[in-house]
Amino acid sequence: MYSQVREYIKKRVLIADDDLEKSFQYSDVRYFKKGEYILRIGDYCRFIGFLNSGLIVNTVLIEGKEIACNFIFENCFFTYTEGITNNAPSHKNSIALEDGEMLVLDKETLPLIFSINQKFETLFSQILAEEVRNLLHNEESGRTQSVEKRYLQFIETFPDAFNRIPLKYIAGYLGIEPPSLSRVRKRLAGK
Amino acid sequence: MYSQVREYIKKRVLIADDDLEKSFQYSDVRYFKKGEYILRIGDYCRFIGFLNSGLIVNTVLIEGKEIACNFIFENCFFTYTEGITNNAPSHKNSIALEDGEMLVLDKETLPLIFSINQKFETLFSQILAEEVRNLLHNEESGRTQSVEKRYLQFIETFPDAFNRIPLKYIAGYLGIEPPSLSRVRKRLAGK
DNA sequence: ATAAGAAATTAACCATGGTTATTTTTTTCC
DNA sequence: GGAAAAAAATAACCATGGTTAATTTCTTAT
Repeated sequence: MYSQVREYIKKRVLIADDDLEKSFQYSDVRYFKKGEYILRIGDYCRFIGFLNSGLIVNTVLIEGKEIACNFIFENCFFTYTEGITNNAPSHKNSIALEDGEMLVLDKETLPLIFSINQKFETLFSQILAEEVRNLLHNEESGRTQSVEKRYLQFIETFPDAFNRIPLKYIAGYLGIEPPSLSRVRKRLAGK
Repeated sequence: MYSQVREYIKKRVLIADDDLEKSFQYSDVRYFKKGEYILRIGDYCRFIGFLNSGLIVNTVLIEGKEIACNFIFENCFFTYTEGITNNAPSHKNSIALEDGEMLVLDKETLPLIFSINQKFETLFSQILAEEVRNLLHNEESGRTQSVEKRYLQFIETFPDAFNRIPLKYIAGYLGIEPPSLSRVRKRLAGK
């Protein structure tokens, strides 16, 4: 149950085992089913989650269309960052693409966790910084790379995950329509 | 000479006048001419500048084309952030669009300035955070807004500056070609 | 196992914006 | 002030990708 998050944290910061186990006591488990809306636009996200299994897509509404903006894989933390740091309602939907299991920590207990060990706060900052880096990287590649390259890059970055994601989400993520992604795939298949 | 930067800083942090003046002693002035390359791709940026006057465009090379990625106006700090924080060569050109005057601070003296007054470091972080916020905002609007809306937004945000920028740079900034921007402008003129 | 539904592909049509070249306007500089 | 250069607008053509609808393939559930 905790082995994955234990490994995740130990890779990033040095925290005494006791403190780790203590923090786990404040956590809860939540199971979700494929297709379930874990968070809806307008909801207040009250937790920080760690995905033990499953796959989540975040979507935004653009001109009535639901467009994927990122994916969260197992062994990653998951939350609505803007909501955690300044209590804003989500402007994203978070939809489960598979059944899954998630450890959740109520955001109210966060200060408590930080008080157990200062390093938990360091970890938290690290996760935020990682998110910002990803955002900037995506922005950069969205501006400078062709759709074809970005599709290939996507497959390469998530070789095990991309065939678990419906193509319509990948299309939206790349900023194109499903028929257009089909054309790209057809072109690539000919090589 | 220092009145503008003095005002800029005082708006953001509380620093004793003595400390401010002390820091200015480490600065230098640099004048540049319209069309001058202040920084070239591959250069190492060794300074932090404050634009007293003039207008600078940053460009990146995408498939051989020089595309504007942002503009720096008077009364703003100017540097190559990635280079200041981790000593990387610039992957942007910085070109003066007008004659101008810039206060410059060698990046090596930065620790010295910080040692005069801790608040200088706070100011530095603030400027960085502001840059990140702008980047995220641009990324968001680039993904969700039409070219037309973004053009109008650009004019509105920089009403005094947009007619000092050649349209070819604005076109690149919006991700389109000059003829296409012409079409947009024609369409808008009809309203 | 099969029917119903969802996802992906394909096809045909069309609009938008890139490209290139030409003309007009503006700016620069002697 | 006028010639040369640069920038912007315009026009014509074309390619790419959006749209819609039809078809095929794949999933899901009973």
